[in-house]
Amino acid sequence: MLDERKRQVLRAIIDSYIETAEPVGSRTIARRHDLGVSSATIRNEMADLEETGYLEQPHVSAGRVPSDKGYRFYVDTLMEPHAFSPLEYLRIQQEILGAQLSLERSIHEAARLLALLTQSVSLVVAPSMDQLVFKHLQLVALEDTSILVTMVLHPGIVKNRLIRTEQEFTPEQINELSSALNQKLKGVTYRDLGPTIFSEIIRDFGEIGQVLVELLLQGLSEEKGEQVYASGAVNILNQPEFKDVDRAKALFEALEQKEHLLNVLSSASRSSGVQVVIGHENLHDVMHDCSLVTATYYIGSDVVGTLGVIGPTRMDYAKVMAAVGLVSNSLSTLLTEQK
Amino acid sequence: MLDERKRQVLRAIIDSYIETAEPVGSRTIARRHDLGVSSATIRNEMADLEETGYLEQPHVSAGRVPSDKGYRFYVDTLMEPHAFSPLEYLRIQQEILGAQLSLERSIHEAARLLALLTQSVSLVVAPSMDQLVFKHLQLVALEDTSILVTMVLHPGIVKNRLIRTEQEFTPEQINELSSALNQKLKGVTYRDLGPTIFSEIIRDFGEIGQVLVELLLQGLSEEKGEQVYASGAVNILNQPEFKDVDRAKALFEALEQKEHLLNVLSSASRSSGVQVVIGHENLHDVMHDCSLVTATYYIGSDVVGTLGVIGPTRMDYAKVMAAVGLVSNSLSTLLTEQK
DNA sequence: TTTAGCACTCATCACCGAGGAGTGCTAACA
DNA sequence: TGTTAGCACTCCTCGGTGATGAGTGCTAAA
Repeated sequence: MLDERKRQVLRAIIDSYIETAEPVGSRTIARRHDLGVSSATIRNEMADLEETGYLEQPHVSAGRVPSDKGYRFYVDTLMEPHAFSPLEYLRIQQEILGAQLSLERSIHEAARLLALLTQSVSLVVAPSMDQLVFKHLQLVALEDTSILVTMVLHPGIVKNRLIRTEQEFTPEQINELSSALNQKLKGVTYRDLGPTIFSEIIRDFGEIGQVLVELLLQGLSEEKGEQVYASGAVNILNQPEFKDVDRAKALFEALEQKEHLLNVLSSASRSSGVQVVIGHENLHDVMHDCSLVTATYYIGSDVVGTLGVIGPTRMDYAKVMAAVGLVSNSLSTLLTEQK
Repeated sequence: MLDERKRQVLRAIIDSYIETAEPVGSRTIARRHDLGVSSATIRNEMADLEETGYLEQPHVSAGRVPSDKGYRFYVDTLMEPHAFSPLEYLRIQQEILGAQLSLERSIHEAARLLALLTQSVSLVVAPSMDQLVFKHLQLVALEDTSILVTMVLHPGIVKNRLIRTEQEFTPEQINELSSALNQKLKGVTYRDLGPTIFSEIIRDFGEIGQVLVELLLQGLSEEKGEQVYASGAVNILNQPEFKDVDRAKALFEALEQKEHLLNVLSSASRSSGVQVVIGHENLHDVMHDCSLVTATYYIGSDVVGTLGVIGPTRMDYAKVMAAVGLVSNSLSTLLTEQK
């Protein structure tokens, strides 16, 4: 285990490196942080810290740089948690809770805000429709052979599908079917949809019911995929570790692989609270010099989505973790309270 | 005016520069294009072309590079138009026309495709709602005090708004109002909405009508702003002119200023057909080494939107123009035929 | 255990010279 | 008169070199 002074030195080095992105030497620490010992002593400590794997040296005459293990220790036990000022805190919460928006827009807004706060790339995985509850379903016959299906799901999601059919229906048929469907589906979770729950409709409405139900099922299935929203990708160009265009391009391209992202995000945060994945802890090659800070968000006590931030391993963990925590909380509050 | 050989030389230089992004010298032209004259002669021609402003020289011992004037001449009279093979042509058209998508998705798809074809950033301005025609309007009372407004606009746009009201309405009131509104609005252009057209509703439904109409108007106005979709921003990192991160960042940031983009795009293409704005012809500083290729798209004979591509002035104008033309045509066809 | 001192390493930067691509000019040629 | 070979000249690029300085590890003394 590390003694108190080693911890102080390690913290000082990481703080400094996070701020400046420059390898930090013993003199810098001795001057800037008042540890009451000389640079030579710090040098010795640094040598020990390197030996035990908390620090690395880009080359022999450069200062030290934190290793993944160093960051991990820093995040777990060393760093001072960042506290937003009450003013900021309120303002951020307000920004999410304030506007009366659809779920999709709220999620966009959360992503935007998170990117702004952290100056990094933010990601938000929208609730998969599986977990949402039907509030209302309405079929509307448009003048031609198409039927508009409008679904209102809790919380605040409205989905539309235009279904085209060869067969013509009278408005009355549509209306009856609409009420029947609405009756059946109100309060049902999307995931529980299936042939069984439709069987009564098919029974009551015969062939027409069957056709419509099939069309419905087919139409709905297209909407099922989980969606990831990214925001603030430009921000990574401000980070010195991405001054090399090829690196930046690699990350950008990784960000476009939405399915990959989904994996990364969802595997990252199984447990509750704010999770951190540092550098090589990440399974994907491209992300080996990136860290990921994630949290889940809730409706009531059900996890419905994940959000997170991607940045260089040299990120301001305290601040990013605070931001991710706050935004996920605010989003959970919004979704839970919105009836 | 330029004589035939000067034109050939200029075309050869621009073709070569577009391909390689390297200043091109007289020897290269003499070797690669069989003009039947020596490099010395070409050197003389190049000196003339520089004098008259079609070419520029980065420094005295480098080859020549096209000037904005050079590109302009190339685009207007020199270049060979690019023709997609019938197979490509069909495939592209199919990709847009094929899927039965909502307008919003079709526009996304068009942007994605355009970016893919040109390996540049593509932009699509969605039709402003002003120009769309009401096809159907439906109010649905949800169980609490909120009312769901669903508007179906031609072509293929479905908009929802949740309106919250203190006042409670019975489902019957809502239904009556819904039919009345639908009756009134069917076939009306969005732009023609206003107090006058609502006055009858207010008259027929008294205070409740008034309240609802106000809520409606207020709700709708939020949806009015024009929307720009961008796609393929990553592609510009492949262009050698953006190997410098700061440049790339500047362009990225310009792309995020959606209102700016709207100005640029809409001022660019007033007239019909494919328009090209080259380098300094563009009014915005950031875009001085970019060119913009735009076209409008239609519903019937009404211009409803603009789409375009932004890339370095050294872009493959022939190919980009062909792509922009084809995509805008396909989109127009889609919107016009979709009833 | 701490620290001052010192030799050593090595990245960075400015500078230099060779190499080479490309030009403009001149003079000869068709 | 237009074309071309030849040549001097420019200046970018690139590899090498040496100075500088930040930072280290080691040693010996406090």
